[in-house]
Amino acid sequence: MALRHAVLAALLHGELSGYELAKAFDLGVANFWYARPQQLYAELTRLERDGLVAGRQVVQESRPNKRLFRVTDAGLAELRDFTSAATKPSFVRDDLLVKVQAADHVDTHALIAQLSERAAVARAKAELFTKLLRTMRGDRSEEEFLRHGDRVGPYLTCRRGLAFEEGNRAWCEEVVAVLRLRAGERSARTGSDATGRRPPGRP
Amino acid sequence: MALRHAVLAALLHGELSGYELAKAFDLGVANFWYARPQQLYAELTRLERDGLVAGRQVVQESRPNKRLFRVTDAGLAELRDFTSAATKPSFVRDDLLVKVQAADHVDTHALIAQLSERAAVARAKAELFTKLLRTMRGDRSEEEFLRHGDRVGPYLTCRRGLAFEEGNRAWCEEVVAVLRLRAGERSARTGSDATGRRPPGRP
DNA sequence: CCGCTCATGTAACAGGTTACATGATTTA
DNA sequence: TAAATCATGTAACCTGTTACATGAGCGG
Repeated sequence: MALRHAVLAALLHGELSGYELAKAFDLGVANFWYARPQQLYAELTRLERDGLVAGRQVVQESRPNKRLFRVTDAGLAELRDFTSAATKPSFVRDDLLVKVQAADHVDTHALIAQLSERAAVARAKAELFTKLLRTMRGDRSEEEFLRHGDRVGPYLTCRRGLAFEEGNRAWCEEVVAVLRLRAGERSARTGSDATGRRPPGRP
Repeated sequence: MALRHAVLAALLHGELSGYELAKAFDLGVANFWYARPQQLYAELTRLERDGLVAGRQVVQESRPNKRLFRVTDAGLAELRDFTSAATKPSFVRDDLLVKVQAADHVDTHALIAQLSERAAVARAKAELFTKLLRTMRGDRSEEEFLRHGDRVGPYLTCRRGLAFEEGNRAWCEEVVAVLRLRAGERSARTGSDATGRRPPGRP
Protein backbone atom coordinates (compact mmCIF):
# COMPACT_ATOMS: atom_id res chain seq x y z
CA MET A 1 0.00 0.00 0.00
CA ALA A 2 1.95 2.98 -1.25
CA LEU A 3 -0.69 5.72 -1.43
CA ARG A 4 -0.66 5.68 2.37
CA HIS A 5 2.94 6.77 2.47
CA ALA A 6 2.55 9.26 -0.31
CA VAL A 7 -0.22 10.94 1.69
CA LEU A 8 1.87 10.94 4.86
CA ALA A 9 4.80 12.46 2.97
CA ALA A 10 2.56 15.14 1.51
CA LEU A 11 1.17 16.03 4.94
CA LEU A 12 4.62 16.46 6.47
CA HIS A 13 4.75 19.99 5.21
CA GLY A 14 1.69 20.99 7.22
CA GLU A 15 -2.01 20.48 7.73
CA LEU A 16 -4.13 19.94 4.63
CA SER A 17 -7.74 19.12 3.91
CA GLY A 18 -8.77 16.29 1.60
CA TYR A 19 -9.58 18.84 -1.02
CA GLU A 20 -6.21 20.55 -0.77
CA LEU A 21 -4.46 17.20 -0.86
CA ALA A 22 -6.41 16.33 -3.99
CA LYS A 23 -5.14 19.47 -5.66
CA ALA A 24 -1.60 18.65 -4.64
CA PHE A 25 -1.94 15.14 -6.04
CA ASP A 26 -3.48 16.29 -9.26
CA LEU A 27 -1.86 15.64 -12.62
CA GLY A 28 -0.70 19.20 -12.92
CA VAL A 29 1.32 19.40 -9.74
CA ALA A 30 1.94 15.88 -8.58
CA ASN A 31 5.63 15.48 -9.15
CA PHE A 32 5.94 12.43 -6.95
CA TRP A 33 2.56 10.73 -6.90
CA TYR A 34 -0.88 10.96 -8.43
CA ALA A 35 -4.27 10.03 -6.99
CA ARG A 36 -7.94 10.85 -7.50
CA PRO A 37 -9.84 12.77 -4.87
CA GLN A 38 -12.06 9.80 -3.99
CA GLN A 39 -9.03 7.71 -3.28
CA LEU A 40 -7.61 10.39 -1.02
CA TYR A 41 -10.77 10.83 1.03
CA ALA A 42 -10.92 7.07 1.49
CA GLU A 43 -7.25 6.88 2.40
CA LEU A 44 -7.51 9.76 4.88
CA THR A 45 -10.38 7.95 6.58
CA ARG A 46 -8.31 4.79 6.87
CA LEU A 47 -5.23 6.69 8.05
CA GLU A 48 -7.24 8.42 10.74
CA ARG A 49 -8.83 5.14 11.79
CA ASP A 50 -5.32 3.70 12.17
CA GLY A 51 -4.12 6.72 14.12
CA LEU A 52 -1.48 7.74 11.58
CA VAL A 53 -3.07 11.11 10.92
CA ALA A 54 -5.31 13.27 13.08
CA GLY A 55 -8.07 15.42 11.64
CA ARG A 56 -9.65 18.48 13.13
CA GLN A 57 -12.86 20.13 12.00
CA VAL A 58 -12.56 23.70 10.76
CA VAL A 59 -15.86 25.56 10.66
CA GLN A 60 -16.14 28.09 7.87
CA GLU A 61 -18.72 30.64 6.87
CA SER A 62 -19.50 31.11 3.22
CA ARG A 63 -17.60 27.88 2.49
CA PRO A 64 -18.39 24.30 3.42
CA ASN A 65 -16.65 23.17 6.58
CA LYS A 66 -13.51 21.18 6.14
CA ARG A 67 -11.23 18.83 8.03
CA LEU A 68 -7.53 19.50 8.25
CA PHE A 69 -5.22 16.52 8.75
CA ARG A 70 -1.76 16.32 10.26
CA VAL A 71 0.65 13.42 10.66
CA THR A 72 0.77 11.90 14.15
CA ASP A 73 3.86 10.46 15.83
CA ALA A 74 2.64 7.00 14.84
CA GLY A 75 2.30 8.23 11.29
CA LEU A 76 5.83 9.55 11.27
CA ALA A 77 7.08 6.23 12.65
CA GLU A 78 5.20 4.40 9.91
CA LEU A 79 6.79 6.63 7.29
CA ARG A 80 10.23 6.01 8.75
CA ASP A 81 9.71 2.26 8.63
CA PHE A 82 8.57 2.55 5.05
CA THR A 83 11.62 4.59 4.09
CA SER A 84 14.01 2.16 5.74
CA ALA A 85 12.49 -0.86 4.01
CA ALA A 86 13.68 -1.94 0.57
CA THR A 87 12.21 -0.02 -2.35
CA LYS A 88 10.30 -1.90 -5.01
CA PRO A 89 11.63 -1.38 -8.50
CA SER A 90 9.43 1.00 -10.41
CA PHE A 91 8.52 0.81 -14.05
CA VAL A 92 7.02 2.85 -16.82
CA ARG A 93 3.48 2.20 -17.98
CA ASP A 94 2.53 4.61 -20.66
CA ASP A 95 0.01 4.12 -23.46
CA LEU A 96 2.04 6.43 -25.67
CA LEU A 97 5.00 4.09 -25.55
CA VAL A 98 2.76 1.20 -26.59
CA LYS A 99 1.51 3.25 -29.50
CA VAL A 100 5.01 4.20 -30.62
CA GLN A 101 6.09 0.58 -30.25
CA ALA A 102 3.43 -0.22 -32.84
CA ALA A 103 4.31 2.80 -34.96
CA ASP A 104 5.34 0.74 -37.99
CA HIS A 105 1.92 -0.87 -38.23
CA VAL A 106 -0.53 1.93 -37.49
CA ASP A 107 -1.83 5.29 -38.65
CA THR A 108 1.08 7.68 -38.36
CA HIS A 109 -0.71 10.99 -38.43
CA ALA A 110 -2.94 10.22 -35.46
CA LEU A 111 0.16 9.21 -33.59
CA ILE A 112 1.94 12.44 -34.51
CA ALA A 113 -1.02 14.44 -33.20
CA GLN A 114 -0.88 12.66 -29.87
CA LEU A 115 2.85 13.02 -29.55
CA SER A 116 2.58 16.74 -30.23
CA GLU A 117 -0.13 17.05 -27.63
CA ARG A 118 1.99 15.21 -25.11
CA ALA A 119 5.00 17.36 -25.91
CA ALA A 120 2.93 20.47 -25.21
CA VAL A 121 1.70 19.08 -21.90
CA ALA A 122 5.23 18.13 -20.94
CA ARG A 123 6.50 21.60 -21.75
CA ALA A 124 3.75 23.18 -19.63
CA LYS A 125 4.55 20.92 -16.72
CA ALA A 126 8.25 21.61 -17.03
CA GLU A 127 7.56 25.33 -16.83
CA LEU A 128 5.36 24.82 -13.81
CA PHE A 129 8.04 22.80 -12.07
CA THR A 130 10.65 25.42 -12.91
CA LYS A 131 8.53 28.06 -11.23
CA LEU A 132 7.87 25.85 -8.24
CA LEU A 133 11.59 25.33 -7.80
CA ARG A 134 12.24 29.04 -7.95
CA THR A 135 9.56 29.65 -5.34
CA MET A 136 10.95 26.98 -3.04
CA ARG A 137 14.50 28.24 -3.09
CA GLY A 138 13.50 31.90 -2.88
CA ASP A 139 16.40 34.25 -3.47
CA ARG A 140 19.10 31.72 -2.65
CA SER A 141 21.17 30.03 -5.33
CA GLU A 142 20.40 26.38 -5.91
CA GLU A 143 23.67 25.23 -4.41
CA GLU A 144 23.17 27.35 -1.33
CA PHE A 145 19.60 26.12 -0.93
CA LEU A 146 20.52 22.47 -1.30
CA ARG A 147 23.28 22.85 1.27
CA HIS A 148 21.51 24.81 3.95
CA GLY A 149 17.83 25.08 3.11
CA ASP A 150 15.31 23.28 5.25
CA ARG A 151 12.99 20.83 3.46
CA VAL A 152 15.02 19.85 0.42
CA GLY A 153 12.88 16.72 -0.06
CA PRO A 154 10.11 18.40 -2.06
CA TYR A 155 12.72 20.36 -3.99
CA LEU A 156 14.57 17.23 -5.04
CA THR A 157 11.43 15.38 -6.13
CA CYS A 158 10.39 18.43 -8.09
CA ARG A 159 13.74 18.37 -9.84
CA ARG A 160 13.07 14.79 -10.88
CA GLY A 161 9.69 15.82 -12.19
CA LEU A 162 11.29 18.59 -14.20
CA ALA A 163 13.92 16.34 -15.72
CA PHE A 164 11.28 13.73 -16.49
CA GLU A 165 9.04 16.17 -18.31
CA GLU A 166 11.92 17.65 -20.24
CA GLY A 167 12.93 14.15 -21.31
CA ASN A 168 9.37 13.47 -22.25
CA ARG A 169 9.12 16.56 -24.38
CA ALA A 170 12.43 15.94 -26.12
CA TRP A 171 11.48 12.37 -26.91
CA CYS A 172 8.03 13.24 -28.23
CA GLU A 173 9.51 15.87 -30.51
CA GLU A 174 12.18 13.50 -31.73
CA VAL A 175 9.64 10.81 -32.55
CA VAL A 176 7.44 13.31 -34.37
CA ALA A 177 10.43 14.41 -36.45
CA VAL A 178 11.31 10.83 -37.34
CA LEU A 179 7.75 9.89 -38.26
CA ARG A 180 7.32 13.02 -40.39
CA LEU A 181 10.58 12.41 -42.18
CA ARG A 182 9.65 8.83 -42.97
CA ALA A 183 6.14 9.76 -44.10
CA GLY A 184 7.65 12.37 -46.40
CA GLU A 185 10.23 10.01 -47.85
CA ARG A 186 7.64 7.33 -48.42
CA SER A 187 5.22 9.57 -50.22
CA ALA A 188 8.08 10.99 -52.28
CA ARG A 189 8.96 7.44 -53.41
CA THR A 190 5.41 6.21 -54.02
CA GLY A 191 3.86 9.43 -55.18
CA SER A 192 1.02 9.01 -52.68
CA ASP A 193 -0.15 11.65 -50.24
CA ALA A 194 1.78 12.41 -47.09
CA THR A 195 -0.84 11.51 -44.49
CA GLY A 196 1.06 8.39 -43.58
CA ARG A 197 -2.03 6.26 -43.07
CA ARG A 198 -1.54 2.50 -43.07
CA PRO A 199 2.19 2.38 -43.68
CA PRO A 200 3.73 -0.65 -45.45
CA GLY A 201 1.18 -3.31 -46.50
CA ARG A 202 -2.59 -3.04 -46.80
CA PRO A 203 -3.81 -0.70 -49.52
CA MET B 1 -7.34 -2.00 -20.59
CA ALA B 2 -3.83 -1.27 -21.75
CA LEU B 3 -2.02 -4.55 -21.18
CA ARG B 4 -4.06 -5.92 -24.07
CA HIS B 5 -2.54 -3.42 -26.44
CA ALA B 6 0.92 -3.76 -25.02
CA VAL B 7 0.75 -7.49 -25.73
CA LEU B 8 -0.54 -6.91 -29.25
CA ALA B 9 2.26 -4.41 -29.89
CA ALA B 10 4.84 -6.85 -28.59
CA LEU B 11 3.53 -9.62 -30.83
CA LEU B 12 3.72 -7.47 -33.96
CA HIS B 13 7.36 -8.38 -34.37
CA GLY B 14 6.55 -12.06 -34.72
CA GLU B 15 5.16 -15.14 -33.01
CA LEU B 16 5.96 -15.56 -29.34
CA SER B 17 4.97 -17.98 -26.60
CA GLY B 18 3.65 -16.82 -23.26
CA TYR B 19 7.00 -17.62 -21.75
CA GLU B 20 8.92 -15.61 -24.32
CA LEU B 21 6.52 -12.71 -23.91
CA ALA B 22 7.07 -12.86 -20.18
CA LYS B 23 10.79 -12.50 -20.70
CA ALA B 24 10.24 -9.57 -23.03
CA PHE B 25 8.00 -7.88 -20.46
CA ASP B 26 10.37 -8.48 -17.61
CA LEU B 27 11.84 -5.64 -15.61
CA GLY B 28 15.22 -6.07 -17.25
CA VAL B 29 14.11 -5.60 -20.83
CA ALA B 30 10.69 -4.01 -20.75
CA ASN B 31 11.33 -0.58 -22.14
CA PHE B 32 7.68 0.16 -22.83
CA TRP B 33 5.64 -2.00 -20.47
CA TYR B 34 6.00 -4.42 -17.61
CA ALA B 35 3.85 -7.36 -16.62
CA ARG B 36 4.12 -10.59 -14.64
CA PRO B 37 3.96 -13.94 -16.38
CA GLN B 38 0.61 -14.85 -14.80
CA GLN B 39 -0.94 -11.72 -16.14
CA LEU B 40 0.35 -12.45 -19.61
CA TYR B 41 -0.95 -16.00 -19.70
CA ALA B 42 -4.33 -14.74 -18.58
CA GLU B 43 -4.29 -11.93 -21.12
CA LEU B 44 -3.26 -14.23 -23.97
CA THR B 45 -6.18 -16.50 -23.10
CA ARG B 46 -8.57 -13.57 -23.23
CA LEU B 47 -7.05 -12.21 -26.43
CA GLU B 48 -7.40 -15.58 -28.11
CA ARG B 49 -10.97 -15.94 -26.88
CA ASP B 50 -11.71 -12.55 -28.45
CA GLY B 51 -10.02 -13.50 -31.70
CA LEU B 52 -7.34 -10.81 -31.48
CA VAL B 53 -4.49 -13.28 -31.41
CA ALA B 54 -4.25 -16.83 -32.74
CA GLY B 55 -2.22 -19.50 -30.99
CA ARG B 56 -0.78 -22.63 -32.47
CA GLN B 57 0.57 -25.60 -30.57
CA VAL B 58 4.25 -26.36 -31.12
CA VAL B 59 5.21 -29.87 -30.04
CA GLN B 60 8.74 -30.14 -28.70
CA GLU B 61 10.89 -33.02 -27.57
CA SER B 62 13.03 -32.60 -24.51
CA ARG B 63 11.13 -29.38 -23.73
CA PRO B 64 7.53 -28.85 -22.68
CA ASN B 65 5.23 -28.07 -25.59
CA LYS B 66 4.43 -24.44 -26.10
CA ARG B 67 1.90 -22.25 -27.83
CA LEU B 68 3.03 -19.52 -30.19
CA PHE B 69 0.74 -16.55 -30.65
CA ARG B 70 0.42 -14.14 -33.51
CA VAL B 71 -1.75 -11.05 -34.00
CA THR B 72 -4.82 -11.61 -36.18
CA ASP B 73 -6.34 -9.06 -38.56
CA ALA B 74 -8.91 -8.27 -35.88
CA GLY B 75 -6.08 -7.77 -33.42
CA LEU B 76 -4.32 -5.36 -35.73
CA ALA B 77 -7.59 -3.46 -36.22
CA GLU B 78 -8.00 -3.26 -32.46
CA LEU B 79 -4.49 -1.91 -32.09
CA ARG B 80 -5.13 0.68 -34.78
CA ASP B 81 -8.29 1.83 -33.04
CA PHE B 82 -6.38 2.08 -29.80
CA THR B 83 -3.64 4.11 -31.39
CA SER B 84 -6.08 6.52 -33.01
CA ALA B 85 -7.97 7.15 -29.78
CA ALA B 86 -6.85 9.83 -27.35
CA THR B 87 -4.01 8.88 -25.04
CA LYS B 88 -4.54 9.02 -21.31
CA PRO B 89 -2.04 11.18 -19.49
CA SER B 90 0.51 9.04 -17.75
CA PHE B 91 2.04 9.67 -14.38
CA VAL B 92 4.91 8.62 -12.19
CA ARG B 93 4.34 6.37 -9.22
CA ASP B 94 7.57 5.57 -7.55
CA ASP B 95 8.15 4.69 -3.92
CA LEU B 96 11.60 6.24 -4.11
CA LEU B 97 10.13 9.64 -4.89
CA VAL B 98 7.85 9.35 -1.87
CA LYS B 99 10.84 8.54 0.28
CA VAL B 100 12.86 11.46 -1.02
CA GLN B 101 9.85 13.73 -0.55
CA ALA B 102 10.04 12.79 3.13
CA ALA B 103 13.84 13.05 3.20
CA ASP B 104 13.88 15.86 5.74
CA HIS B 105 12.03 13.76 8.30
CA VAL B 106 13.53 10.30 8.00
CA ASP B 107 16.69 8.26 8.35
CA THR B 108 19.09 9.58 5.72
CA HIS B 109 21.54 6.75 5.50
CA ALA B 110 18.95 4.12 4.65
CA LEU B 111 17.70 6.45 1.95
CA ILE B 112 21.19 6.93 0.56
CA ALA B 113 21.63 3.17 0.35
CA GLN B 114 18.44 2.79 -1.64
CA LEU B 115 19.26 5.64 -3.96
CA SER B 116 22.68 4.13 -4.65
CA GLU B 117 21.07 0.78 -5.35
CA ARG B 118 18.62 2.39 -7.73
CA ALA B 119 21.40 4.29 -9.47
CA ALA B 120 23.25 1.04 -10.07
CA VAL B 121 20.14 -0.63 -11.48
CA ALA B 122 19.51 2.35 -13.71
CA ARG B 123 23.07 2.27 -15.01
CA ALA B 124 22.78 -1.44 -15.80
CA LYS B 125 19.52 -0.90 -17.63
CA ALA B 126 20.93 2.01 -19.58
CA GLU B 127 23.82 -0.17 -20.72
CA LEU B 128 21.43 -2.90 -21.74
CA PHE B 129 19.33 -0.46 -23.74
CA THR B 130 22.42 0.95 -25.40
CA LYS B 131 23.36 -2.54 -26.56
CA LEU B 132 19.84 -3.26 -27.72
CA LEU B 133 19.87 -0.10 -29.80
CA ARG B 134 23.18 -1.05 -31.39
CA THR B 135 21.81 -4.47 -32.23
CA MET B 136 18.65 -3.06 -33.75
CA ARG B 137 20.38 -0.60 -36.03
CA GLY B 138 23.12 -3.02 -37.02
CA ASP B 139 25.94 -1.36 -38.94
CA ARG B 140 23.89 1.63 -40.03
CA SER B 141 24.24 5.02 -38.43
CA GLU B 142 21.37 6.10 -36.24
CA GLU B 143 20.23 8.75 -38.67
CA GLU B 144 20.31 6.34 -41.57
CA PHE B 145 18.42 3.73 -39.56
CA LEU B 146 15.74 6.14 -38.40
CA ARG B 147 15.23 7.35 -41.97
CA HIS B 148 15.13 4.09 -43.85
CA GLY B 149 15.13 1.21 -41.39
CA ASP B 150 12.04 -0.95 -41.06
CA ARG B 151 10.52 -1.20 -37.57
CA VAL B 152 11.63 2.02 -35.93
CA GLY B 153 8.89 1.68 -33.30
CA PRO B 154 10.82 -0.57 -30.93
CA TYR B 155 13.93 1.49 -31.51
CA LEU B 156 12.21 4.71 -30.52
CA THR B 157 10.66 3.24 -27.37
CA CYS B 158 14.04 1.85 -26.43
CA ARG B 159 15.52 5.30 -26.79
CA ARG B 160 12.95 6.60 -24.33
CA GLY B 161 13.86 3.81 -21.96
CA LEU B 162 17.52 4.75 -22.25
CA ALA B 163 16.92 8.44 -21.60
CA PHE B 164 14.65 7.59 -18.69
CA GLU B 165 17.21 5.38 -17.00
CA GLU B 166 19.98 7.89 -17.55
CA GLY B 167 17.81 10.55 -15.98
CA ASN B 168 17.06 8.21 -13.14
CA ARG B 169 20.70 7.51 -12.49
CA ALA B 170 21.71 11.15 -12.65
CA TRP B 171 18.95 12.14 -10.24
CA CYS B 172 19.74 9.38 -7.74
CA GLU B 173 23.38 10.37 -7.72
CA GLU B 174 22.54 14.03 -7.29
CA VAL B 175 20.24 13.30 -4.35
CA VAL B 176 22.87 11.10 -2.72
CA ALA B 177 25.41 13.91 -3.07
CA VAL B 178 23.05 16.45 -1.53
CA LEU B 179 22.10 14.21 1.38
CA ARG B 180 25.73 13.35 2.10
CA LEU B 181 26.74 16.97 2.02
CA ARG B 182 24.01 17.97 4.43
CA ALA B 183 24.71 15.07 6.79
CA GLY B 184 28.36 16.09 6.83
CA GLU B 185 27.63 19.75 7.48
CA ARG B 186 25.19 18.92 10.22
CA SER B 187 27.59 16.64 12.09
CA ALA B 188 30.35 19.23 11.68
CA ARG B 189 28.12 21.82 13.36
CA THR B 190 26.72 19.61 16.12
CA GLY B 191 29.76 17.47 16.70
CA SER B 192 27.62 14.32 16.44
CA ASP B 193 28.39 11.36 14.22
CA ALA B 194 27.75 11.43 10.47
CA THR B 195 25.17 8.67 10.17
CA GLY B 196 22.41 11.13 9.54
CA ARG B 197 19.82 9.20 11.53
CA ARG B 198 16.78 11.14 12.71
CA PRO B 199 17.66 14.52 11.25
CA PRO B 200 16.45 17.68 13.01
CA GLY B 201 14.42 17.06 16.15
CA ARG B 202 14.07 13.92 18.26
CA PRO B 203 17.18 12.94 20.24
C1' DC C 1 21.64 -34.05 -6.64
C1' DC C 2 20.74 -29.11 -6.67
C1' DG C 3 19.34 -25.28 -8.93
C1' DC C 4 18.18 -23.12 -13.33
C1' DT C 5 15.46 -22.82 -17.58
C1' DC C 6 11.43 -23.99 -20.07
C1' DA C 7 6.38 -23.88 -19.84
C1' DT C 8 1.81 -23.00 -18.04
C1' DG C 9 -1.47 -21.87 -15.16
C1' DT C 10 -5.31 -21.01 -10.62
C1' DA C 11 -7.22 -18.49 -6.60
C1' DA C 12 -7.53 -14.97 -3.28
C1' DC C 13 -6.79 -10.40 -2.43
C1' DA C 14 -5.23 -5.56 -2.66
C1' DG C 15 -5.39 -1.47 -5.11
C1' DG C 16 -7.13 1.80 -8.43
C1' DT C 17 -10.73 3.66 -11.81
C1' DT C 18 -15.34 5.08 -13.26
C1' DA C 19 -19.62 6.51 -12.40
C1' DC C 20 -22.73 8.54 -9.37
C1' DA C 21 -24.21 11.88 -5.68
C1' DT C 22 -24.80 16.46 -3.19
C1' DG C 23 -24.87 21.32 -2.34
C1' DA C 24 -23.40 26.13 -1.29
C1' DT C 25 -20.73 30.24 -3.03
C1' DT C 26 -18.03 33.08 -5.91
C1' DT C 27 -16.69 34.72 -10.56
C1' DA C 28 -17.40 35.74 -15.52
C1' DT D 1 -27.36 32.55 -15.41
C1' DA D 2 -23.84 29.47 -16.33
C1' DA D 3 -19.55 27.77 -14.90
C1' DA D 4 -15.94 27.14 -11.74
C1' DT D 5 -14.42 26.39 -6.93
C1' DC D 6 -14.91 24.51 -2.39
C1' DA D 7 -15.92 20.23 0.03
C1' DT D 8 -16.99 15.43 0.73
C1' DG D 9 -18.10 11.05 -0.11
C1' DT D 10 -20.42 5.82 -1.88
C1' DA D 11 -20.69 1.70 -4.90
C1' DA D 12 -19.58 -1.20 -8.66
C1' DC D 13 -16.13 -2.60 -11.36
C1' DC D 14 -11.68 -3.48 -13.47
C1' DT D 15 -6.81 -4.38 -13.05
C1' DG D 16 -2.81 -6.00 -10.98
C1' DT D 17 -0.23 -8.48 -7.19
C1' DT D 18 0.88 -12.38 -4.17
C1' DA D 19 0.88 -16.87 -3.16
C1' DC D 20 0.46 -21.39 -4.66
C1' DA D 21 0.94 -25.33 -8.00
C1' DT D 22 3.20 -28.62 -11.34
C1' DG D 23 6.64 -31.01 -13.96
C1' DA D 24 10.42 -32.32 -17.19
C1' DG D 25 15.24 -31.70 -18.79
C1' DC D 26 19.90 -29.65 -18.58
C1' DG D 27 24.38 -28.05 -16.55
C1' DG D 28 27.68 -27.98 -12.88
